[in-house]
Amino acid sequence: MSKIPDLKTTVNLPKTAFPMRAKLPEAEPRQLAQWDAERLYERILEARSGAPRFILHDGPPYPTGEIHLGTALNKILKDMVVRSKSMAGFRAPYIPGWDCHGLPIETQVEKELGRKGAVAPAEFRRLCRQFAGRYVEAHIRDFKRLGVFGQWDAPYLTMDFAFEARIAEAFLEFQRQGYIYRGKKPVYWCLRDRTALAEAEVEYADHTSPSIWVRYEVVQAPIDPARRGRFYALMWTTTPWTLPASLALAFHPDLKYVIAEDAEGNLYLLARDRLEPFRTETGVQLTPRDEEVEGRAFEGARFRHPFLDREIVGVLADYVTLDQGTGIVHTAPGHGAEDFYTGQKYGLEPYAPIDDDGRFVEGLEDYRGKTVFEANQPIIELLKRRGALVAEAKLSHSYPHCWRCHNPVIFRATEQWFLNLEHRDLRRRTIEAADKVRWTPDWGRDRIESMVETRPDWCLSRQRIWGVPIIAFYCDACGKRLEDFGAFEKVLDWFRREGADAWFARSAAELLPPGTACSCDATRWRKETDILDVWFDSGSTHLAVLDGRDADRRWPADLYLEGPDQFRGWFQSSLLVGVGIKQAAPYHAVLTHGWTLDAEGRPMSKSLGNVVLPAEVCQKWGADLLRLWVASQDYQSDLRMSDRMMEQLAEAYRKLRNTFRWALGNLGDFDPVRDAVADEQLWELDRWMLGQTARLVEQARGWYENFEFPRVFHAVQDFTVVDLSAFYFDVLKDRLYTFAPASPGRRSAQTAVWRIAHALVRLVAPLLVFTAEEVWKYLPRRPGDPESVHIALLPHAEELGKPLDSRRGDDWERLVAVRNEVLRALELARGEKRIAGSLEAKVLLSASDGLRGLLENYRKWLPAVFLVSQVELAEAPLDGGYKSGALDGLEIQVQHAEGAKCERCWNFSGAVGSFSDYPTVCERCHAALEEIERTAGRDGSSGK
RNA sequence: GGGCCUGUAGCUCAGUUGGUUAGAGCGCACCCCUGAUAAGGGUGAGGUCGACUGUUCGAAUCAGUCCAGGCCCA
Repeated sequence: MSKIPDLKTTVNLPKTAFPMRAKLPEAEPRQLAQWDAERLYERILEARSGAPRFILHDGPPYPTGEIHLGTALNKILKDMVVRSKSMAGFRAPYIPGWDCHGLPIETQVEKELGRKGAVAPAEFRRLCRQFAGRYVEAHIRDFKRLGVFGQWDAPYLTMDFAFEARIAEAFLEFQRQGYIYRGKKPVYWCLRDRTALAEAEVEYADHTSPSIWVRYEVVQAPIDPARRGRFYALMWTTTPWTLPASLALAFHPDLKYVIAEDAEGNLYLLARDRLEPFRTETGVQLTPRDEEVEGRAFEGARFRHPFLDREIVGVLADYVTLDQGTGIVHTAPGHGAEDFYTGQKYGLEPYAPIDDDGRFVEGLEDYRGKTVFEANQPIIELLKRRGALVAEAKLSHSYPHCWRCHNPVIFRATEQWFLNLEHRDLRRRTIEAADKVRWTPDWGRDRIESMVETRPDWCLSRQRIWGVPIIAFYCDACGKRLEDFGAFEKVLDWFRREGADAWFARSAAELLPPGTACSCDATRWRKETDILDVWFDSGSTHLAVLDGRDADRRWPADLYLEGPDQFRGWFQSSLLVGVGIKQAAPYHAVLTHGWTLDAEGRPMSKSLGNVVLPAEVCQKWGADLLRLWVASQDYQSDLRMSDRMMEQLAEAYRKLRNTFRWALGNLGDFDPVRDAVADEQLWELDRWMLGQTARLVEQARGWYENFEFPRVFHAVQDFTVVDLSAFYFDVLKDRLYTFAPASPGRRSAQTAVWRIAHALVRLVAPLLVFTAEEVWKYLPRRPGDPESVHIALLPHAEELGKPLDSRRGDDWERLVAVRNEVLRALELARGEKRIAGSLEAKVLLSASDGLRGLLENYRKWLPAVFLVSQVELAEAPLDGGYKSGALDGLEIQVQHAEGAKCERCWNFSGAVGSFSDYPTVCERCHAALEEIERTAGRDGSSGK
């Protein structure tokens, strides 16, 4: 009879309260509440007081609607950057912000107002402010739920009073320096929203337009076929409504034009190479005459407008192409960017006879009072009646639409405020500043530079309400604009006190210093009604947020991190404002991530119904899994989302979690201060594995430095699965479970497992914020370790101990290779039903020269490494042995192990049965039991 | 229509200056264990490296064309 009847109680099985199942959706909110209560974000910053700063400046989203996956991706990436920098030793504050003004908010508020109808501007602004505030709150909740740390109780809002004043001030600064001009210029105009739009606010979508061929009677031209009254220029357009504003016909100087005759004897002027396409498109047969004239000859030619009493001139333009039409386009300088520049060249005014709703305010009664789109058909009818319409068709093409209300927009010349990009060489200086920025991926540099290179002047004004007003006053008497910057300072003071709302709530007399007079001596002023483009707001965030003296601000920022749409948006607006006002880019580096796509690679959109909401992912899988989704993919190109991926990530997560759980279970009786073994006393395998971990740690530090999170994730996953779970931890089981608890061998293993877990948990902390914290709570810690893993620093290789010398390291590499071959041989034996579990096996090895020496040197290690009961080195050839394909000269024969199975450790041994006090136990367990009894006697514990 | 980016096993990724039968993890199939157990271990099957044409003794890697998808611009 054994002295201890139930030997199982003497086996050190893993024991931990760390739950196997994470239940993230329930656990994470609890963790968040605790972090909040502990003011963890502030404590992280306190722990880095005096450390070098790393400033990520947050790009502000609009506070409207539910956050979508792209936003979550952006915030999670920022959080990973901030946390990894913080854990790398930087003071890395994160001040989240919101872009509170603008059309998106107005549109929503209008919707909420519904048929209650219009309200006064001041009241409307109050509602917008309220609306924005409400959604900021909602966003904060959603962002926090993702595990994003930041200064949530004091975010920056572009509608904060001081912020609004700073934006207005930036505009005045530009104006003072002479960058700002007011001019009539065609801009994108949204009829529904009654406002000008920036290029960035326009998106292209398919639209069906009428396609018409119109003839303009030739009054005077370089070629004269002497058929007065029946000679026409043939022009093509898809915007009939622009004809009332038609002031010229444009020809390409280098194209060849011909005269062609129709069946009725009418003569038409058109580009030679468009004759054929014209016939196929319209079915109208034209017979060309031989004579050809270059387009440049038509400069100054004269034509008659098809329905207005107006003479039209011939002009030249390079943008006339042979892709479509007739090689002749009409020019309406008030309704097209190119037309405008052509008009300027020829002294034509930007005539645009329509109002803010897009209604014609003058012209023939056919179209007067109608909106431009309504006017298309009547104008076509009119052309027909006047005999000017040669052909008609429909054309589906890509056409600009308002990005908010999705209605087609038009070009319309109106009085607008512009930022002159040529003033003081702003365009060139901006490109030079961009050139000094570190762009990742590096094509970002070319992208931004070519965009700045070709963009037009920045149209800064909007005819809306919810925004920062353009501070300008016009004399009631003479209309002259006030240019008294001292007086404007007073207005800024009002803004600082009451917000920009003061502009709407107070009269010009109140806003201006008393007695402010015009040069005409009048003292009554009219306020400008335009507000600033919201892109100017967001372009000024770096001024409002980064400028300042406290520890969490510094201009310029180290990093901007946004999606690719911000090249035309925030990256650019910030850059222009930065260079204009502070002569440099507001960021040292810009990092861009991709778009979020569905499983099939289509962009997520409401109309496709393939939108995945982060809130749903958090509820179903947990924020840590959403973060893993971010970390697992190369975010510099587009990211896909699918159930399959989430399932796969859940598997990876479980594996990682269980590996930690096993480590924690085996550290239950381990105190790193009391029980850790000195490097020299560590068993060789343990030292080797610590070295492998150290290598991972060093690599991961480098990856974090370059924001290469996917590499960290994949490397950690590989390491956990291959090196730890399948190899090291499997091999350690025997030692950890069956050795006496405090034996040197077990303590050596625990020391290694502890150091590995302690390093690994910090390595994954920036990615898996909740799980890392959970592991940290259960992990035995040293006196200096902080309460939260997020205050800790990333591990260093040195923490894993003195490395094993590299020759011994190579030996272990080879031993693992031998092990892989042995496992294959064991699998074959299992297939033949000769063994089941590997402990039932005895392995005979024969090897040639070098390998043989290695095996002899490590002989005592082999059973443990192979997880078998016995290993013998033998001479080839082995009867029925497995000849290794991978390792030359290695032969493996698997036999059934000798002796009987030890009841305690399940190894087979000839010694089982030879001990009278423990008849069912092997020699190793017998020694362990004696040790257990001895210590039990000493400390009075039961020995269990 | 123009510019840029992406395209390696079902999924997510590695593939160094072009060089032997293209790798990993997950998933899958089959097997083992039952002392990590709603866990753990093993073996295996999966790829004409988007397509084609070149350059080269040799290309997933270089060049060109095309296809698909994405972003931006018109």
